[in-house]
Amino acid sequence: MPSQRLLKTGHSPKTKPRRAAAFPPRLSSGYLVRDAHRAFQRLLERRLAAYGVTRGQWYFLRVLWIADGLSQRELSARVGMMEPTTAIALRSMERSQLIRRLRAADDRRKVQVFLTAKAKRLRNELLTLARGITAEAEAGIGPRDIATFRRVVRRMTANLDRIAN
Amino acid sequence: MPSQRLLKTGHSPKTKPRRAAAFPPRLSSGYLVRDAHRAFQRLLERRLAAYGVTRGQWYFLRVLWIADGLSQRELSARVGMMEPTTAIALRSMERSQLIRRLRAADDRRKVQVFLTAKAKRLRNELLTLARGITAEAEAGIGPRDIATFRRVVRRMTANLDRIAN
DNA sequence: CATAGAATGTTAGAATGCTAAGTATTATCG
DNA sequence: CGATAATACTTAGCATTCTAACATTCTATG
Repeated sequence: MPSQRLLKTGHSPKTKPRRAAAFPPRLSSGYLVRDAHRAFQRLLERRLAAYGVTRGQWYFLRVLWIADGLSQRELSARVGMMEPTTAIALRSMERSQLIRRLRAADDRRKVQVFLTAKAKRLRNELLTLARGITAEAEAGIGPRDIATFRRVVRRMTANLDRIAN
Repeated sequence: MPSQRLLKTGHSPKTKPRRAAAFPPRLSSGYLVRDAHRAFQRLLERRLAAYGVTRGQWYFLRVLWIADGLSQRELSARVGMMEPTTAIALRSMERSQLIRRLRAADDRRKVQVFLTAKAKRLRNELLTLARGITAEAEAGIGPRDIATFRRVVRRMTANLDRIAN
């Protein structure tokens, strides 16, 4: 019969921390980032739903609003996703009449992605929506702290990306 | 034939920003958080793979190492995931011989989750691994900045969680 | 020109996470 | 005590994301 140690966070002042002590999630930057990410996601998804747009589609819309007509490879790079992910997202966008895909005439390997009028019409409203979420997330936090936060997050991402394994 | 504006980041100094201007990702906290999250994930997954543990299993191991014998509902709450997600992760953990599930004698609706010896043996090594990732992510960042970062992320998460829609 | 290799996309299969709708067990209340 | 509620979990179905392996098209080299 296994012992049950419920509701103990492993805070034992007398015992000196072992080599691999509890390492509670609250002290892990990765955990904090994960939590924040899911909070952003949830809100974004819920609000986008009113427009019939999914979060996966949103990332691509955002890039296409700036640079219409990109190839799928270029899109993948800009959005920061692998190509199969892009293929899946674009298929759903085609079904939802947000984009059209045309093989490039000069290089028939390439597929160029173009926004439909419908997608173009969504632009202002959805960008406003996104800015609203950012504003709500940052509410009550001083601009200096926001700046520090951004610098630190970028540095963490760069640190992690630099590591091969 | 649609116009192609490739490689333009929409920086037009003469035009004053419209109501919903480009809002480039670099200025969006949500985007930065997403990027960091995926960098953490990728590295964690790659390192856990050497132990035959997936990232989804990791979150639950981490909680169970502190509080063995929890019910699935309690586990879901602690890990911060929905119950179906928990059910799926636990099924895979059972298959991998990391846990056993036993119906609670006092309340036969509940399923209690217990770590196997194998899972217990992994504890120190995997916690060390996780701390290594945190350390690498935080490399070269001052402790004051780390502290600010944590405070800001937590506040953002709280801000977003508070919003219903 | 033919063929090897590079570039572009796709399919297949797995893992993670969600919501909505089910089943089974226990608790409550008339 | 028996119908109804609430609780605990599962199943089903979708979306997102990855890696690995494939097909197609172009380029370069002999």
